[in-house]
Amino acid sequence: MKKEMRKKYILEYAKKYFSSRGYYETHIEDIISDAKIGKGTFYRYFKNKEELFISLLVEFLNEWEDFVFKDLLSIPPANYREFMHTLVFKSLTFFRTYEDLCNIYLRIAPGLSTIFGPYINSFEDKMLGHFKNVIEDGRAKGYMRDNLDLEFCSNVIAGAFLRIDYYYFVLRYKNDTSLNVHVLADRLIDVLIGGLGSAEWRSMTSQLENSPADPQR
Amino acid sequence: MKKEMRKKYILEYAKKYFSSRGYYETHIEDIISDAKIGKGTFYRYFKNKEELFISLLVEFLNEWEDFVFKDLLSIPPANYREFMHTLVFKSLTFFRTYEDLCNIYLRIAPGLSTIFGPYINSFEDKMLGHFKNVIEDGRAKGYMRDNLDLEFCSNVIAGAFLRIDYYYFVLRYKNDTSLNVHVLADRLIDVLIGGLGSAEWRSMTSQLENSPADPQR
Amino acid sequence: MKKEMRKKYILEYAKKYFSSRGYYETHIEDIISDAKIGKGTFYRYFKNKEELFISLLVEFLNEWEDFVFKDLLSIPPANYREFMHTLVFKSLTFFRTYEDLCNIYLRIAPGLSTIFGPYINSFEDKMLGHFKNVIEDGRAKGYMRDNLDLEFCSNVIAGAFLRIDYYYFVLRYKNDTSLNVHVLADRLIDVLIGGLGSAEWRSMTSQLENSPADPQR
Amino acid sequence: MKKEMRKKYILEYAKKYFSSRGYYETHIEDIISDAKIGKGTFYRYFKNKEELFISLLVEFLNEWEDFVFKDLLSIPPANYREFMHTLVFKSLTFFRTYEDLCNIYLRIAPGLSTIFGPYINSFEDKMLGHFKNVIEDGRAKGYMRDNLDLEFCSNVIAGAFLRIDYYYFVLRYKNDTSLNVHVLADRLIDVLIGGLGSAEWRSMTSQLENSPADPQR
DNA sequence: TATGAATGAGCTTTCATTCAT
DNA sequence: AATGAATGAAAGCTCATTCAT
Repeated sequence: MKKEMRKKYILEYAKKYFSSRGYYETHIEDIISDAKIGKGTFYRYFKNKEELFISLLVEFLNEWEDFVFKDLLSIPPANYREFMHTLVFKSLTFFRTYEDLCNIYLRIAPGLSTIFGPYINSFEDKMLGHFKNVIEDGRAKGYMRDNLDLEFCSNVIAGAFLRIDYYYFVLRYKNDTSLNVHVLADRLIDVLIGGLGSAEWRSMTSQLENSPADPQR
Repeated sequence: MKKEMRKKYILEYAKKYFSSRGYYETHIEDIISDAKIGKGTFYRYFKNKEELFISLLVEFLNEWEDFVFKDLLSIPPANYREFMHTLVFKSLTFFRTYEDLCNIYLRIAPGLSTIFGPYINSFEDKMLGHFKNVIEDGRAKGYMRDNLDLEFCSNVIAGAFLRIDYYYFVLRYKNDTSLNVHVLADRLIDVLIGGLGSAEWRSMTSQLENSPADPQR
Repeated sequence: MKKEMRKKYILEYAKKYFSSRGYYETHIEDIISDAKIGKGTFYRYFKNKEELFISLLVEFLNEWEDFVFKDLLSIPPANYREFMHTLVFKSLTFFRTYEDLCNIYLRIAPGLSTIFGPYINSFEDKMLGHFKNVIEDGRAKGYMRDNLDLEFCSNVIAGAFLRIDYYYFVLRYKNDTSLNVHVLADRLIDVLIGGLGSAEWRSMTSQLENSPADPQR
Repeated sequence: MKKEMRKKYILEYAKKYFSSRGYYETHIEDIISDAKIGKGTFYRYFKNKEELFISLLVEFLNEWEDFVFKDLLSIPPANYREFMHTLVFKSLTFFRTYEDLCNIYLRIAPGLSTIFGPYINSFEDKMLGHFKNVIEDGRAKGYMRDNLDLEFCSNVIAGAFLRIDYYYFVLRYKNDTSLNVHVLADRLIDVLIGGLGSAEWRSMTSQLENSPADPQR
C-alpha cells in the first residue's frame, strides 16, 4: 500500500534529523524536502510535529520489545546464563542497530519531558519491569542475591546498559570501529554477575576472574 | 556587590526554567518576568540565551568538582572503603542538592549537542577520569579486580550513578520523601564491590550479603 | 505568473517607503500592511530587508541603462548634437519617471555605504563610463575640447545632471508642475556645450547665446 | 570653560562616527565610550540623538559660510576672476578640510529628510543664494552670459561643486594622494567660464583653451 | 554634577500550520 | 489526493533614553 510506504519514508527522514539535530532544530521543511513530498502531504500523515515525534517514540518502544524480548520470552534459553547472555547481547545489538531511534529516545526525548514525559515513563516502566522479572527469576533459581532491593538493582542494570550504549555507540563508536559487541556483552555480564549474582553463581563463574576479561566465544 | 547578586538572581530563575521546561521551551520572557527585571537588563548580564545556558553548564561543572572532589582529594579518607563511601555519598548528595543543575546537565543539555557539545564532553571526560583514578587506586591497593577494562568499568560506574540519580531524584523523588541517601549509597557500594571488587575485598565484606541490604550506619 | 506579480507588488510599496522615509525608517510592517500580505509572505519573496533594498538598487541600475542607453546606443542619432540632446533628455525624463527609484539611489543609499557600497560604486562606474565615452566620441568628432581631463569632465556632467534631477524633481518638483523637461534639457546642453564644447562647436551654436535661453522646440 | 570643551569633544567623536557609519549605525554608546564620558553625561549636553546630529548640521552651515564667504565678502578680491578663483578654491579646500562634516551633510543627512529636511533645505537655500549672487554680480559686470536662468545655473554650479567634492574627496581621495586642490579649482573655473561666462570673458581667457588644462599658478 | 544600570518599545525574523488550488 | 504559497503568533535581541545613586 503506497500510503504506508510514504509514511515510512517520512518516519525514516524524521528519525535521521531528530537524532542528529534534536527536536527543535529539526524542521518539517527538512524532512519533507528530503522525503520529496509537499508540506500539505506531510500533514495528511501526521497531525503535527509532536505526533510525528511520538510515532518515533512508539516505534522505539515496539522495536525494542520485539528485538530484545520477543524471542527471548517465547523461546527461553536453555539456562539462566544463556538467558542473561542473550539479554545483554540483544540489548547492545539493538542499541547499535537502531542507533537513531535510540539516540532520539535516550538523548533527545528526555529534554522534552513536558510534552513527551508519558512516553518516556512508559519505556522506563517497561524496561525496569523486564529487568525486575529477570532479577526475580534469577533469584528464584538461586542465581541472584536475594538481599538486594529489586527496584534499585533494576536501575543499576538499566544505568549500566544505557551508559554503555551512550558511551560506546553514541559518543565514541565512530572513533573505534574495532568495537565488538560480544566483548562488551561479556564484560557487562561479568560485572553484573559480580555485583548482583549470588555467591554460588559467582563461584561457578569465578574462573573468569583470573582469565582474560574478554574470553573467546 | 549588587551586580553579582543580580546575575545570580537571573541564573537562579533560568535554572528553574531550563530544568523544568528545557532549552527551547524556556523563554527569556519567562525568566525576566519572574526575576522582575526588564528585558534589556537581562542582556546586560548575558550576551544571549546561549551564553546564559552555558553559564549554567559551567556552574554545574565547577560545583560538581568542588562538592564531590575538593575535600575528598585534599583530605583523603582513612581507608579505601571510607573513600568509596564518601565518593558515593557525596555524589548522590550532590545530585539531590543541585537538582536543577543536574537536570539541565544530564537531561536537557545532551539533546542540544551541536552547540553545547564541548561542555558535555568536558564533564564526561572529567567524570570518567575521576572514576578511572578511583579504580586504578583501588587496584593498586588490592581492592579492585585487575582483569577489568578501565574505560569500560568507569562507564559502568558512571552509568549506575547517573541512573540512580535520574531515577530517584529526577523521576521519583517527589513521590518518595522517605528516600535516604545513606541507604542508596550503601546499596550502590555493595553492588560496586560485588561487580568490580577483588575476591579478597568481597570476602571481607561478604557478611553484608546475609545481612539486611540497608544496614544501620 | 502570479508569483512575479506579488513580488512586484512588494517592490512597489517598498520603493514608496524607502524613497520617502529612508532605509531605517521603513519597516517591513509598513510594507506588508500596505501590500496587504502576511509577514511570512514577505519573507518568502525576500531573504531579508537588506535583500529587498538591494533588489531596488539593482532595479534602478537596470532600468537606468535600459531607459537611457539601450536605444541611444543601438539606434545612434543622426548627429552628435542630436545624440547629446537625446542623452540629456532621456536622462532627465528617467529621473522624472522613476522618481522613487532615483530617490533611493541618489539620496537614501549613499548614506548606507557600509552595506550597499558596492551597488553605488557600480552605478558610479557605469555612469561615469558612459559620460567618458560621450566626451571621447565628441572629441574625436571635433565637438569637444581636447584639453580637458576626461575623468574630471565626466564628473562635472554627472554632477550637473544629478543636481538638476535632485533640485527639480526631488526638492522642488511638487511645487512647480509647469516644469518642462525639454526646457531643462536645452538649458543643460547649452551650458555643457559652453563648458566642454570646442570653440568650433560653440561658434556653431553661438546664435543660442543671444536668443531666449528656452527656445521653442 | 570645561563644559564647552566637553561638548566639543562629544561633537568631535559624533562627527567621526556619523560620517563613517551613518546616522542609524552610529550609537550613542560608540560616541561616549570614545569620549570617555558616561551615558547620563551625554544627555546633559544634548537632549537626544537628533539634537546631536542637528548640532553637526548647524556646525557645517556655520563653518561653511565662515570658511568660504566671510573673508570673500568682507575683503572683496581685486577683480571678478580673482573672486571666482577664491570662491572655487575655498569651496574645494573646505570640502577637503571638513571632510567628516561634509560627508555628514552631503551623504548622510539627505537620506534622513523626514527629520532633518529643514536643515538640508536651509543649506540648499543659502548655497544657491550665494551662487545666484555670484552669477548676478558677474552678469552686472559683463562676465556672465545674461540669457541663462539664474536658478538653473546656480544649480549647475552647485552640482559641479558637490560632485567634484564627492568624487575626489569622498570616493577617491584616499587612493589618489597626488590630488592638488589648485588643479581642481582651475579646471572647474575653466569649465564654468566656458559654460556660464559671457563671450567676452571667454575670449579673455581663451588662451587657456590651447594651453594645458592645469596651468602653472 | 556625573554616572551607568535599568528599561521596554519596537524591530527583524522564524516556522508550524492552514487552505485554496 | 497532493501541493506549496500564505499566514501570523511569537521569539530573540537592540539601543535611545531615564533615573537612582
